[in-house]
Parts: sequence; structure tokens; C-alpha cells
Amino acid sequence: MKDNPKVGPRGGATPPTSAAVARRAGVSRATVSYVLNGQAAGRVSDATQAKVRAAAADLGYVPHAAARTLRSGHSDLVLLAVAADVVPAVGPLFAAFLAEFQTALSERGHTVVLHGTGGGRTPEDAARAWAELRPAAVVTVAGTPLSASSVQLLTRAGVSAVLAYGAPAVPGAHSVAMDQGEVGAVAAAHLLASGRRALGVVTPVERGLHLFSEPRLAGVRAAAAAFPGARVVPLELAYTEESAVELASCWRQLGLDAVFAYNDEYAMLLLRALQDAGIEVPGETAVVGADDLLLARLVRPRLTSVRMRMPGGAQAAELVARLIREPGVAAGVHGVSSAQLVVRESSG
Amino acid sequence: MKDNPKVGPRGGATPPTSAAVARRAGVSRATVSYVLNGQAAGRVSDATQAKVRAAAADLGYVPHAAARTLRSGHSDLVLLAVAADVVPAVGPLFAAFLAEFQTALSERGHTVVLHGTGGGRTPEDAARAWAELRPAAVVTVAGTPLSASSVQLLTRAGVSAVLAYGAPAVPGAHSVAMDQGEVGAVAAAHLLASGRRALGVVTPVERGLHLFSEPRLAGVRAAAAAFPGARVVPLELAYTEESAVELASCWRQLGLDAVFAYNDEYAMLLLRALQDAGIEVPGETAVVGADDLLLARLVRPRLTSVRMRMPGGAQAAELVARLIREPGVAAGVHGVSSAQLVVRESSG
DNA sequence: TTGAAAGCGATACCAC
DNA sequence: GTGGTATCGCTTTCAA
Repeated sequence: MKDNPKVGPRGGATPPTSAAVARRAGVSRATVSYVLNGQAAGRVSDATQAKVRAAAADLGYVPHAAARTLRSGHSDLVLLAVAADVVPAVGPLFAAFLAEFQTALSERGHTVVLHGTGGGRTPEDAARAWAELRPAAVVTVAGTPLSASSVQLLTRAGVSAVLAYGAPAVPGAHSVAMDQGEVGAVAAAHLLASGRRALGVVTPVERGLHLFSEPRLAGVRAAAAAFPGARVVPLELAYTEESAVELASCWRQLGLDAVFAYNDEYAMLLLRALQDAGIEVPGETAVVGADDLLLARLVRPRLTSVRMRMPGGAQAAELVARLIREPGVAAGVHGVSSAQLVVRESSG
Repeated sequence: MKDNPKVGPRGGATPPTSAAVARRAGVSRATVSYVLNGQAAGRVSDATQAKVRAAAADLGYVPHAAARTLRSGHSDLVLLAVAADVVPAVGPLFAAFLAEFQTALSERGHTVVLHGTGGGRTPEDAARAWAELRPAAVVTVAGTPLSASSVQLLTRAGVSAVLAYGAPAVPGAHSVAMDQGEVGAVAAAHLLASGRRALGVVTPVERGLHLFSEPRLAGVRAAAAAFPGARVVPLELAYTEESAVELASCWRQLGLDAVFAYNDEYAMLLLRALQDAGIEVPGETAVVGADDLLLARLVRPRLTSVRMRMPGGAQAAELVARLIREPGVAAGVHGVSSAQLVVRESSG
């Protein structure tokens, strides 16, 4: 009469444990563990194995990851950290990355979870929250802040690999670097080469995008500095039609002959507003976006865009798996993005 | 000389434990626990508390979530389950939801993690993977499969709340239901009311979207059945320009006077291709999308779209928090979406 | 071929 | 005020 599920203080049945499986199968917990982890070859008879599996299935037994982690000293978790501010901005590029990354790592026996770190916290607070889960690896994505002391904290907490993906290298961490400045520089070089000299640069007012937009602006500035007579004007824009209309309404006063619009979505927004305000594109003002979205090819004129080439999710997954296997590898840069211009009709 | 960090088999330093903090502060582990969990009021002297905190800071101590979970019997994890197939399709609507949901729940002391379940697995396999983490709650998003037996498995594993968000109700689970059929029905009703009778329905060939597109198609069919002379033609479309061009090239042979395009992105793609093929929109063919994206307002003609109203991330978070607090609440439907037409220029 | 038992890290009851 | 210690579920070594 001890075989019925125990009842907890709140009346809910306690989940079955490996001990319950063992009792039901009439074997010891050790045997259950061997069978359920495939370590049973030559140790446990086939008949016993069958009994154990049947008992586990009957009870709906699911192993307790926390207990396993505690005992084995390492978890199979790979934490993909994304600042909450950045999440709304990620878009289809990130979604594709995530799907690939997750699939590749789960094939290698890891469990990928995405942790959207709440806004308004220091990098160290965020790192502490990650460290509590004792993941095998932490991968920070693009705009997610990561400081050297966070890296140290994670490392001391036993995280074997810390990787900054698409962000500047951080001391102590591995990285797949992406130079956002290059994005701006490539766009600016193109515009300057085609004779434009007064460059507007759209910077989103949306939170969390500054980490991208500021280096991009700096890249434009750097490129422009080499051209006598070139000037750069930062332009704030919110991701709303009203904001775009407002900016377009005073466009001629700005005297710009080109604009680099942070990304394709902002570019599309501005392009539409400019056209509605009677500004001819690219005749009067050239427009360049970034990310090379499919949708940006649908507008007329088709949008010139800066495409970034980064190691994809599968490659990142392979890298992470290797860093977990070989924790000794010295931190360093494992791949660099390149920015590449896709010239279409919106810049002449 | 026992105070230096212990060295594991692979040479990496073992992370500091509460026992290490206790040794360094010259107190017992119990005291450390009390101090670090705010249970010290009236139990531990201020001087001792200060010593403990200092020791913890020195060592860079971070509590071990797995150990805490094991001991306390419940984790603070809230698992947001998303099928990997669906991830690439989620778009900005989901990103906004995630940011809100995560922020609201972390303020309530929960840790939200998104689990992108690998493709090609049964709902039960996926549920087992979720159950291993013993989360306090599991929330499945929109296209993520959830079967009644999965729910049972999760419940037996001690998950106190299972919520299907934006999906049909599942026996045993709570739900915030969204009737995808209604989306199609609303679009079709509008088109039929404005005199259209031959309705194309774009269904994406991309994996993982069938769970949305099929009910939407069924909704269109149901609405059309009420109109004598109305017919419905499903049209497969991939999310590429080539596919859209191909579809547009044989458009006139289809004899359609309207098309409902699954969502705004597919609608924009098709709209462009139709225009390039010389089909006048909305004159010859009306186009309706769904999701009411900002970008869809930028094309000309502006896109008519079906907007869905669902409880936002903050409301969902509040619901989940309540279900965790009160696990006894009978499973049921906690909110229903409504689909609402936003008429613009692409349908006349 | 199987079982007994130690121990991973944190918590909370109970004794001092 | 503070410390000893049993306990959560699981893995793995050693002994039978």
C-alpha cells in the first residue's frame, strides 16, 4: 500500500522519482539509473531492463534536471542572453539564427534557453542571474551588455564558455565580432563615392538600439572625415509614421543629399515619408538601409542596403560545443563579420 | 591552508559554495543561508550579517539554482515554449510580447526562459524536455503543438500551470485562445461584402506555419460557403520574390478578384508582384493581409489587414503568476482574441 | 548481475 | 543568536 503517489502539503501529487520507479520494478535505484541512461550494457539483464522501462513509462517518470546537474557537477544548458531592450528589435535575422543554433546544439545533447534579461539592470546583475543557472555556456547576443567583470563572475561560477556574438570583444570572453562601425563606413563610402556630400544618419530613438546605432554613426563620421566638404547630420527617428512624416516635412531645410537609415525598416519608413513629401529618391536624396531584408526589395525604388555576413547559427553552435568540450582554449576572436553593400535603386 | 579554491579534475576552480562563504566568515552554513535570504531579522546580529555579506562578495558567491530547486521542491522558472519551426515566423508581435512578459514576471521573482523546441519531435517528447527542468509554469506559444497527454505529463511532473497562449484550448491546460479561423473569416466577410466572389488564399509553403494558415483558410471557406457563387482557391507561396513572380505571372488564368494573403509580409510580396505583372490593385484584385504591421501601411495602395487583439505580455504574465500562486484553479479559457479588420486602400 | 551508500549545494527544523 | 544535520533526486563507486 506504499505504491500510490505521495501527497504533498498542498494536495498535489509529488512527481515520481527514480526511487519510485525502482520500487515499482522491484530493483534498486542504481539499476534504474543505469537502464535509463544507457549504461546498462553488460550490467543489467534484458528482462530487468524491460521491467524498469515499463515501470518508468507507467509512472510517467521524467528525470529531474536539477538533481542531475547537482550530482554531475555540470548542466547541459546553453544560455542565450538577450537584453530585453533588444528583443523587440531583433527581427527575422535573429529568429533564423536562433532556430539554427538551437537545433544544432540540441543534436549535441545541449538544452538551449533564451534568457531575456530585464532592462535597467547592470551587466553584473544580469550575469549573476545567468550564473545561478550554472549553464555550460553563455552566449550574449549583439546588443546585450557584457563587461569584463561579468565574464569573470561567470567563469568563477563554472561556466566553461562565454561567447559574445556580434559584439565587440570583451576581455576574458570569446567572441564572434561584428564591427558595427563598418556598416556605417560601407554605406558612407558608397554615398560619398557617388558624389553625395551631406549625409543624414538616422538613429532610432527606441531604447536598446544605441549600441548598434552609435557605432554605425561613428563609422559614417570616420568615412566622411576623409572627404573634404562632407558633413554628417544625425537625425532622430521613432518607428512610427508620425515621426517619419515630421522628419520629412522639414527635410529640405536640412539640405541633405543622402541618408543612411540605420536599418531597412527605418529606411522604408523614411523613404515613404520623403516620397509623400515630394522629395525625389534617389534624385534629390539617396537612401541606404541595412540588413538586406526581403521586404526592402519590394519598395520602389528598391532599397540599397548593407548586408552583414556573420557565422550562422549552426557555426556558432559548433563553436560553442567545442568551447564546452575544451574549456582550456584561450579566449579570443573566432570569426569576424563583414559588411557588404547591395546596391539597388534608392542610391544613384 | 584549506581556504584556497578547490581544484577540480580538469583544473578549473570549483565555484564557491555557501559552505565556502561560511568558512570564510567563520560562521555556519545555516547562518549564511539566513543572511543571504533575508531571513536574518532578529536571528543574526548585524555584525555577523556584515561579515557574511563581505565574505560572499569577496568570493564572488552566486547561489546554485539547481540546489535550491532540489531542496525547495520548486523552481522559479517559467518556460516559454516555442516550436523551432515557428521561431522564424514570429516577427515583431511576438518580440514585443516576450519583452513585456519577461519583464513583468521577473519583477515577480520568476525567471523566464524561452525554449525553442527542436523540429521533428512529438509533442510528448517536447513536453518531456520541458518537464526535466521542473518549471513552475509552461506557456506554449501559438504554433507550438501541445497535446492532452503532454499536459498530463507536465502536470504529473509538478508543473503547476500549463497555459496555451494563442492556440486552441487543450484539455487540462489553461488557455488564452485565439481562433485563427476568425482571422480568415473576417477577411473573407469583408471581401465578400464588397462584391468579390473568387477568393484566393495564400498559404505559405514554409514549415511550421500550417498551424496558422490552415485554420485561416478554413475560416475563409466557412465564410464563403454562405455566399452563393463564391469560390475559394488556395495558393501556395514561398517567401521569395521568385515565387511571388511566378504566382503573379499566371494570375489572370486563376480568375480571382480578391486574395487573402496569410499575413502582411506575404501580402506585400504578392502585392508587389501583382503590380509588376500589370494587375491593378484593388481594381482587378483586392488584397488583404494580417497582423497590421507598420510596414504594410507604407506600400501603395496601403494594405488592408486583419489585426488580432490578444491579452499582452503583461496580462499573460499576471495570469501565469496567479496560476502559479493558486495551482488549484480549474483549467479553462482566460481570454479570447478578437480579429478586427483595418480597411485601407488595397481592398475596395 | 545487482544493491548499498556517499555526496553534489542549499534550506530549515530543532537544539544549544 | 548560532550551529548541527536531515533532506531534496540522482549518479557512481565499491562490495556482494
